[in-house]
Amino acid sequence: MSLSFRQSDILDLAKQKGRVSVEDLAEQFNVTVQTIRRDLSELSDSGKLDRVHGGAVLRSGVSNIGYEDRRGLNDEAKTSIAKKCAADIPDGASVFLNIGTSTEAVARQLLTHKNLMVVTNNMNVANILVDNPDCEIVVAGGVLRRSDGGLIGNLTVSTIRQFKFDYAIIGCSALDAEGDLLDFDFQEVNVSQTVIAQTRHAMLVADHSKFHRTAPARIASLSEIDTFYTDAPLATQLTELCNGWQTGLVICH
Amino acid sequence: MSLSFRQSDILDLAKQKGRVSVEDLAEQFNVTVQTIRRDLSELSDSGKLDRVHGGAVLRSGVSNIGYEDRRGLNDEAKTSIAKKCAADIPDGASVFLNIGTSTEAVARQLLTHKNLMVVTNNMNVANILVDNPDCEIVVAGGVLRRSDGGLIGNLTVSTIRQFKFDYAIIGCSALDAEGDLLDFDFQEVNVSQTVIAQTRHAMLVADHSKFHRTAPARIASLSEIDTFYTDAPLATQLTELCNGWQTGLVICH
DNA sequence: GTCTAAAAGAACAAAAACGAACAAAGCAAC
DNA sequence: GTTGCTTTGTTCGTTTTTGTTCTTTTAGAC
Repeated sequence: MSLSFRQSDILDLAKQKGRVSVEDLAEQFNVTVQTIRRDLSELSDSGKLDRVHGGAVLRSGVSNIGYEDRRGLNDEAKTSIAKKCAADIPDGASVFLNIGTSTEAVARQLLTHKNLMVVTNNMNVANILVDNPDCEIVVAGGVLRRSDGGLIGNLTVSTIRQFKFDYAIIGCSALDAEGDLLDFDFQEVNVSQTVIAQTRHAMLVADHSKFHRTAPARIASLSEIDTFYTDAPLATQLTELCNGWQTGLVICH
Repeated sequence: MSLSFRQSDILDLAKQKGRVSVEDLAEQFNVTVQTIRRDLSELSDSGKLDRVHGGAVLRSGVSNIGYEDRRGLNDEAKTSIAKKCAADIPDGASVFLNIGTSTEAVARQLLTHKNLMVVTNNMNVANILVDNPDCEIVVAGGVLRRSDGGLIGNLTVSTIRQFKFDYAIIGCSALDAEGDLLDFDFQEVNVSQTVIAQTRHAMLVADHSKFHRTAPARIASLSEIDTFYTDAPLATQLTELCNGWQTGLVICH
């Protein structure tokens, strides 16, 4: 069953505020409380919300806030980064792509490559590349994370260990001043670390919005990355570090 | 089917805004709401959008691979088979579902089960069950087959070996008079055999159209199946064989 | 425990949206 | 010009959603 406009709006509000009240919603959407009640019971029946007297609250354990919002954010930047990155990947290569909107953008730019072998733990990447008939797609097994279509866990890591890639396209949540790649999810960190160990060329794709953010889990250092594709110049300090590490920098416009 | 100018414009708008309403589109393109409705149903039929009352939204879910028009073929039969089968699966079970439209039908009937742990090598099944928040989904890795969203190969088999299931839902391409389950793809045969070995209850779902077909690869015998769900009585000879094997038969209407 | 007011749910009618069928309009091929 | 095909508009009946009016349930005060 798909949600009505109002229902998905209610869900958004709930995600934003944590809880919603019948009265407020009725006023806000200009409908009667009865209609809102019906919406809330449906949302509760389908497990999206928990019903309480007077309104509804976000079901505990739901954390898919943000991903859909991130999609479309910095879209032009991501596309130009993706184009440069894809241009450096030759036909016939074996490539890994991990979780993230940036890597999905790269997948879109690989649609015309020939004879590729792509391994991914990202269901969205698999979905995108289905349209490239000249591309063999291997999906790494794992537990499906609903929020972003990622496959994570031990299963994923042990699958990846069975491969050696020509190129690995890595995304990350944040990049700090010391040149450390950070992520919000420590399980995805394991995947990324394994991938970096199993590839001949490690390529990082991250737009400048990642520069001034932070995240709890450390994936790796830029020193382990062969080429870093981004859309804005790095701090001079970090640029020098990259030069020392022989990490290539590609600034895309 | 190729999209009209208006249809691809609608798609662009939907991608941009996330949703479109019939009324607004009709006004914007200077056509009647009926025409817009037709456009939206076509876009929805081809899997580009999801229709909702009053408009349409971007398709939810992480993947829409293999969204062929396989639907409609023995659809009622498959649904009634799936309902009976799903009814025998308790909440909290661990379940495997393999490739096939019949198993996908079962997945749809599992949307309201609670606390499930589902393993599958079928991207469509994963996609369907994403909508059940009370269900942990594990995707078995493997090579993606575009035609049906199946994941196949050694990787799949070795992943499955790491599990033991309460229930396994098996589909097949054909069933011959001796009670042998057959398939078109020998790689999928490996998967099915492994699954049967790793499960406590093996359930076969196959409508009667499979009875008079044939296929080259042998999966197993009905003697290894615990319960067989189908929509028409078997030949008396085969029924007796099943009785001897203690294979349960459920004829669904 | 009882009481009470608010909230919820059920049942039905009204309104809006939908889909199907058919006619009209546009357009290419002949 | 006609013919056949596709697209769009029109007019229905049907379905879905919403509002209204009840009765029942719930949370909190006592």
